[in-house]
Amino acid sequence: MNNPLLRKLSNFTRLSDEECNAVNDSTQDVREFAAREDVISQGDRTGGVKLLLEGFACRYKMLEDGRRQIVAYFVPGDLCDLRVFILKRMDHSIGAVAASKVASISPENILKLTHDYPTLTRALWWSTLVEEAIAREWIVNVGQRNALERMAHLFCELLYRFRAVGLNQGNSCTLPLTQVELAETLGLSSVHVNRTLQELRRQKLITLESGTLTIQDLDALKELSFFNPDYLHLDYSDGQPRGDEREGN
Amino acid sequence: MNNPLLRKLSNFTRLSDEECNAVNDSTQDVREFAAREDVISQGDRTGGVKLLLEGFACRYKMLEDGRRQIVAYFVPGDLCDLRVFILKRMDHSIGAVAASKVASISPENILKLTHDYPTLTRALWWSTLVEEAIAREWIVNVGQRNALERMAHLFCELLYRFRAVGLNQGNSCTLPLTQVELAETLGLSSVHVNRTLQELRRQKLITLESGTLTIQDLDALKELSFFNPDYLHLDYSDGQPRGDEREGN
DNA sequence: GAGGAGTGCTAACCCAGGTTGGTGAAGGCG
DNA sequence: CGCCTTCACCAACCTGGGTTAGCACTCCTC
Repeated sequence: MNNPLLRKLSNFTRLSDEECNAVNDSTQDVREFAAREDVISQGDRTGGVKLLLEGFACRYKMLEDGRRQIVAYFVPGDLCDLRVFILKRMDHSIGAVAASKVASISPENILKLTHDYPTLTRALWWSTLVEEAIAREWIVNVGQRNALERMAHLFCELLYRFRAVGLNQGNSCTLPLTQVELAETLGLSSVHVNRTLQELRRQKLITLESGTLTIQDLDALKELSFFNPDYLHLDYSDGQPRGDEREGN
Repeated sequence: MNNPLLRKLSNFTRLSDEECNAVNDSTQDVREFAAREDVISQGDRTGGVKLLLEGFACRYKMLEDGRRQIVAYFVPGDLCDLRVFILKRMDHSIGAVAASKVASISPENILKLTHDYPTLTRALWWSTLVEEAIAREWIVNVGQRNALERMAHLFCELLYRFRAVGLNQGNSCTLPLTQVELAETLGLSSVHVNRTLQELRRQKLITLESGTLTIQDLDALKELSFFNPDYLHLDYSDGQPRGDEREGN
């Protein structure tokens, strides 16, 4: 099971070989994107559903005066909204943060998959419901938490999500974000992101260097940020996800 | 067409009489809620999909230390996520802000409706995609805009949404929110909400008294808050929605 | 009709985080 | 090779918004 989408869905349900094959067959149309390249731009006509296979990407919106807010991250296995093609135009952009491989699934294939395989369909809906839950938690994050809590919460979430697709190495994961991008995610200035990072390092909670995040004290980080993984709806979300089983990919 | 859901969906597509009847038949199980009463509480088992028929409600999350963030508002015609029943437990609460009437649609009825009526199904997906788009815009709102812009943006959005279900009176609408609730929505303190409201009033942009919001200068409010209605995906979103045609409900 | 709760509103003070303007180190490139 | 860009990091200063602590009004309710 090298398809990260299947790996992710396995957190919700067990899929048959036939369903796995159907998914693999639908994700053959793959394109590569360089770091900082847009996968889809705001205003584009909506097309197929995108699936991130490798790399790291984000959803973002720009204000007219140039301010940018990142509203979601995509880790491998993440789909952009299953039914976007119902809308006429994208109201936001999707951009590769690191070099990425993205599969495009046509509306027809989505409709066929969801028509033919009810279990798979439930699993796909689960993944979009989780995506919505994450968006709500991000509102809480920027609305209620201070800088330190916000950043700690984001790091906890990302570790859990990388674990869910087996892309963690223990409490470490690849996180190729600049401090400016972190700032645009957390609604802070890049200067303050720097200050906050230093504080997290000073408290020996994390290290973040050359694109690798290591959480040195997950429990403390969770406590500090009021992190409760329920919103990720991982069936094993009991605080000790199984990601630890398979370190080093 | 007194069902606000049908009124809302008519912004996306034209539904047949049969489809309208099917919707009306499915929304017979109605319960009333008092202001400030929870419709669903965090941790509850997920049940049927809820449809707000009358009143005003919100989705909110609490942090362990008591901080509360409102992450969405429901105006009549809004559904809570079409497929919640796929998840096991609610990761947030839904509460009535004003006295409200809420219909509950069973998972079976949802599956039946979406199975039998493709046009209706598309319309329902449209409404959930819009809801997600609103959540993303709220992240931008708290992440990038300052207090004045934030509040102005919220008021613009609410006017557009009330218009979409015909519940505006020109540029006025019923908005039974306390300043504390506004604060919990915008990620501000109630004191600063008060200051910000006064500033908007001083600039002759809005009035808000005894539960009624009146936007005195919509264009200025939109410009101030960088409001772009595209994310609401109303087909007539050309800046002058048709809500004006039918004033006084 | 007195007490209490909820709400709008205000003033005074304060601090978290923004802003501006840097430095230095690492990498890409002509 | 020097030049340019990008990024992490830092210091000084400033401000938007938080905090605390009130007052006034309305609406309950006993």
